[in-house]
Amino acid sequence: MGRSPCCAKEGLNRGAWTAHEDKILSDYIKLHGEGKWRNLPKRAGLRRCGKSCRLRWLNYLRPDIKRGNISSDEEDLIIRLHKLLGNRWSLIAGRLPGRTDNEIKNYWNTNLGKKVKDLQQQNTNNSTPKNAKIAHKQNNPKPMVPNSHVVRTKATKCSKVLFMNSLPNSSTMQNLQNKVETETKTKPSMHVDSRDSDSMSNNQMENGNEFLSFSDAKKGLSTDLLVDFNMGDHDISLSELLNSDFSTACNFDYNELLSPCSDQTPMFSDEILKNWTECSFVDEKNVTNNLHYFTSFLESSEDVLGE
DNA sequence: AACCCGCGCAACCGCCTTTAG
DNA sequence: GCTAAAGGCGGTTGCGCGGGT
Repeated sequence: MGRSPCCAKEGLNRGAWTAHEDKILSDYIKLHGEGKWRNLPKRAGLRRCGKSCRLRWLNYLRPDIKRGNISSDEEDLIIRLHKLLGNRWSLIAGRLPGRTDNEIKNYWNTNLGKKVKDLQQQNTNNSTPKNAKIAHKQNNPKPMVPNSHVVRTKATKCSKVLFMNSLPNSSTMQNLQNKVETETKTKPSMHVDSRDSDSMSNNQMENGNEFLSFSDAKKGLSTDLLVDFNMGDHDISLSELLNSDFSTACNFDYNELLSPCSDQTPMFSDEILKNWTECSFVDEKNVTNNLHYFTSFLESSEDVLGE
């Protein structure tokens, strides 16, 4: 049957948004809230398609957006989540504070996709399946993002992501993590990452939208993984989280959570996936439970999907 | 200085899912 | 239960910018 276009295209502005349009849109949304996108342009006095307004707000104008400089931790998480979830950018974005699905998708397409492809190619070329994998895990506490073969041709973009010349060895990682721990204790609301703080938008800084201050006020719950794990005595850096042996540390057998598929490769149950991706971590009990889910996913994905 | 090329990213497009009547 | 509208999502496009020649 075919859907009718979301709005008449005649007489509508297209392409890049002007500062004036941005102001109109954000003022309107601050006043009336999100939603009713189709009617919004008319009510706000914008000559834009409703979808376009929604996209502009979600991907650019929203106050909790964090721009630029995807940290190595975030990058690592994206890779792992992508391995787990595939191109479900909104789900991946849901676990990265202040990041939009569009941004992650773009970042993947321009950087990580190639990187991972290179890595896979390397693995297939010079590895014997199991031993190589074990050795890799032991020698590389931070498994993903190898020596970055991706050459950033644009010098101006180099500041956005910290690429190490080589993988950090375990002692380097330990030092780094110690530093992270120290810093998170002195600045409990801040998460240490490799970004140059100068590159954060002034607006964000002024609004106090630091890396860890994001929260979904509207829903009244946090969707921020890093916030979720940064809680009181349970402070934990993402690096640690990603590198630790959770099943051991938590005395938790994640295999119990996997759908039994007899002798086949275990598959993730949809229920777990749903639980985890929608988890709110609103109380400590939930945090513990969902941490289990999360760690199970990441650990399992290494084994199940990483072949 | 001018042109070409590649990259990054914002924005668009069209399909799918959810919601409301 | 059905249908259309609205919202959401992932894939793709195209523009602007900077580096290289």
